[in-house]
Amino acid sequence: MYRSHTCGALSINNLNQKVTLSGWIQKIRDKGFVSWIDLRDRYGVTQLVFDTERTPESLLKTVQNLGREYVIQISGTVIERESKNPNIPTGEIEVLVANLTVLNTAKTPPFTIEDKTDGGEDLRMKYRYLDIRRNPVKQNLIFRSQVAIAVRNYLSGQGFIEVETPYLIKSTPEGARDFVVPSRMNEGQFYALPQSPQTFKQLLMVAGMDKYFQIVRCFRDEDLRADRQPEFTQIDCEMAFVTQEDILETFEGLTKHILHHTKGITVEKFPRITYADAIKKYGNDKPDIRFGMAFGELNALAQGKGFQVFDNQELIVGIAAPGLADYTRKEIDALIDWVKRPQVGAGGLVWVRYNHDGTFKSSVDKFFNEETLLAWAQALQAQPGDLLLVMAGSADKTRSQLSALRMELANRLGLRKADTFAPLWVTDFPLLEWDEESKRYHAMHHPFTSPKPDDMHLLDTDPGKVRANAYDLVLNGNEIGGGSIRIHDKKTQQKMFSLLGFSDAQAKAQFGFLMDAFEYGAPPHGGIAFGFDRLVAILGGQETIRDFIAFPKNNAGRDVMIDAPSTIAQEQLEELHINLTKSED
RNA sequence: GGUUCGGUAGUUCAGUUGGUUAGAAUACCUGCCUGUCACGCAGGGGGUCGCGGGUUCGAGUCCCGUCCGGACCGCCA
Repeated sequence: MYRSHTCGALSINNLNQKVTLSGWIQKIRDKGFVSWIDLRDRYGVTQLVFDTERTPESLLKTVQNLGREYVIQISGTVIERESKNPNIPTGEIEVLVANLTVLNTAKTPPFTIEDKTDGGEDLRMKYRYLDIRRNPVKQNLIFRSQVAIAVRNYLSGQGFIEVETPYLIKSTPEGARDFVVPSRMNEGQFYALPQSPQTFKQLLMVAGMDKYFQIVRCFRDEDLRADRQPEFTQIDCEMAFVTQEDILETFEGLTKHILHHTKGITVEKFPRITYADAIKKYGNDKPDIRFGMAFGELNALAQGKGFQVFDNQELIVGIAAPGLADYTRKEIDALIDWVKRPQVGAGGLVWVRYNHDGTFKSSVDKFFNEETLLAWAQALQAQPGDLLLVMAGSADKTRSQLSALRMELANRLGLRKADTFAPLWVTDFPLLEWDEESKRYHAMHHPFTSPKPDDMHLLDTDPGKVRANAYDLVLNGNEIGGGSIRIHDKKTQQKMFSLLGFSDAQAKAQFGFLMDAFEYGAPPHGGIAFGFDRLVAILGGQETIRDFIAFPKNNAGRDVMIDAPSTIAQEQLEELHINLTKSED
């Protein structure tokens, strides 16, 4: 028997019991006449004690030769500490060790296995198995498991069936780049790893499964970010015979259940905003509504006053940054530089200090009198003490630039509190999006999304105006879920493909199986998919998903621990009928 | 594809205007220490300054290239 208890289990109630523990040596504190070892496992830390009076000399010698992260097994007696530590659960007791076995030695780890490690990101990833021994990462993985359990409990309770769908599927030109897998048995042909189980879950609806879900790995071969990995996990859901309202209600329920069961938080009914309003008010289709700073449009108040920078622009829009009227010129100039960086790309920034005494000082005093500036302030719902920041230009660009500024200011002002959760439904997304590069429409959500019946008539005349039965769930400025009511008849689906520039033959080759299925009694259906990693990270109060994934990839898509991807043997290539040629650059 | 920040001891970092033998903290090793829990005290070992080239009497420091890592833009139905 390796252990009678875990290292987090013992308390004053176990006094005088003989126990056996196994774990890793967190720390040895050698005080000469007495030594302590903090013994750690998944469950906690228990202090072991050795001293010159009660411990045999041979055992004391063994202790001299132990090191950090050695794996040991001990047996001994639970005793009360002479000096207690109220900061840890086992702080009232310690184990007086009678026997100690070294189960394995350990090299000195390359970084400290402590909550606040001295290890950098790269090193931690290379030795991820050591990193996971640390509480923060370990707790994140445990939390992730709890969220998954909450999801399964809720959805099972609602009658959902978890069905697994294949990972080796077919590449499609739409959407993200596919990871592809060569087929040995089918020369020159490739599987693709799924970007999502989209078509399969729709086929399950045709198959009559009615309510499906799956916590499922998905793959996208696109560049990475702090919140994006090449393989990631979705809570993928689909329901038949539902309206959009049914879906929003069901998954608002799921989200509330998760918040309640993993964070102990109760949230009221989620607010809703249309895509168009979100863009107008926040410049963004995933607004963070934990704070205000909503946009105000100033065209009527700012044009025709001789300030040429504004006069011919499509949109003049501003925000009021709370309490920043005290910003110095230097600080404001730094903000201006910030928005001029290529990542934001603004031409400039007009500022107006709304002083505490109600007066104004601005970079455009020459053109606008106090009365006008007051009107601006009112339009931006500013209070005295705020700093008004105004941008001008083409509507889309300017809104997205101001949105970037709004988020930056919120970060600086500490308004994005990790322990506050502000969910928001964004609805009525456009069905299509014009892509300048390829000169054609792309599906904003995906090509299986149904148009709003009211907008059907626009499909031929003005496709860009058609709204979709599509919705996103936004949490604290992050898109954590997105879905739609799907097309379930062949005709509409064909129409959609043709709008997206598919020929009939291409559509049949790519998605014929789906349109065939629609001819055998496809029920109305719709669904949603949540980004599970992102959801868990945000609930955990962070925006970097990497520390909620046991073995994540780095920025370049590499696993630095196992050193993947890597080259493969020539024989393997030959079996797969692959001929590598060197590129000419 | 692009922007930007970084790479110096096992680790995290400092290193001024280019100038003697490259420092600190921590980790590690040795000794001491009658209750530690970020233990304390004394001592010790530890460096291809990412790599290559250049400028210079002299380069961790300046220039060019390159590799690696972080954040971001494009991209992500």
